[in-house]
Amino acid sequence: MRVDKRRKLERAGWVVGDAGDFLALSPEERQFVEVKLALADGVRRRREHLGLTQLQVAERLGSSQSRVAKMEAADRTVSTDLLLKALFQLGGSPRDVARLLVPRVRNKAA
Amino acid sequence: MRVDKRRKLERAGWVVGDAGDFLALSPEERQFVEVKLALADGVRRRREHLGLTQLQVAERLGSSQSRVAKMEAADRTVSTDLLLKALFQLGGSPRDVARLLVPRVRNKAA
DNA sequence: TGTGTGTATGTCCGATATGACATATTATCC
DNA sequence: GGATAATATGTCATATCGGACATACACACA
Repeated sequence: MRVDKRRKLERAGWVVGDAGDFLALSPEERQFVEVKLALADGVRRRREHLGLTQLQVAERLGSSQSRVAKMEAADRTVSTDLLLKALFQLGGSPRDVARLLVPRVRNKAA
Repeated sequence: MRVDKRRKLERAGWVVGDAGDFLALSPEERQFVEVKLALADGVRRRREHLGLTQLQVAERLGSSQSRVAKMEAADRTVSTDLLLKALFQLGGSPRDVARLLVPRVRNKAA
C-alpha cells in the first residue's frame, strides 16, 4: 500500500496497525473502506470540477461545510448513503459511481 | 417503467404516485433508489448462487434473518453500507459492485 | 503582522439504522 | 388438511449517523 493512501486512511480514523506497516482490517472491511475512499474522492473531484467550495456544496445538499469536509475525508461518521446522495446531487450518475469503483484506465484524473 | 420494477419499489416502501403512474421522486432520489435496488438484487443473487438461506447468511453476517430479508427487499431501513458489507461478506468485490450498477450487457443472470 | 477565505476537527442532540424478536405469509411434502 | 422450512413484515431498544455550531488550521495577500 502506498504511503499517501495509508495516511488518508489514518486521517479518516480507521484503525491502522500502529507499529507495523499494514492495516488490521479484514479483507471485507478493506474492500468497504476502499469503496468509501473512492466515493469520497469522487465527491471532492466533482466539487472541484464544478469550482465550488465546500460551503457551496453544503448549501446545495442542505448540509453543512463540516459534513462536506468529512465526506471528502471519508470520515467514519459518514455513510456511503450520504456519499452517494452527494454524488448524485452534484450531477453524478450510477454509471459514474461504477467508474469510481473500478480503477480501470484511471479516470481522467482530478 | 416496467410493472415488476414498480411493484418492487412499492413493496420496498417507497412512495409511489398513488393514482397516477409514476414515481414522485426527484432524479437524484431515483438514482439513489436505483443503486439500492441493484445492490439488493446483488445480495439475493449472490446468496442464491451460494445456495444459502437467509438465516445462514444472517449468521455469517452476524445479523438476523429478518434483516437479510429487508436487505434483499431494499427496505427503507437498510443502508447501502449494510448492503455493501453484505456483498463483500458473500465474496463480492468492488468490481462486482460496479458491475451491479451498470446494466451493460446484463450480468449472466440469477 | 493582521485580515479574509477555504478547509479540517471536535462535540452535541435529534434522526435514522440495526439486530432481535414475534408473527405472518408462502411453498413443499406427506 | 397438517407439518415443516424459507421468507416476509412489524415493532422495539440501542447504536450509529447527520446537521449544526464552535474552533482550529492553512494559505493567501497586503
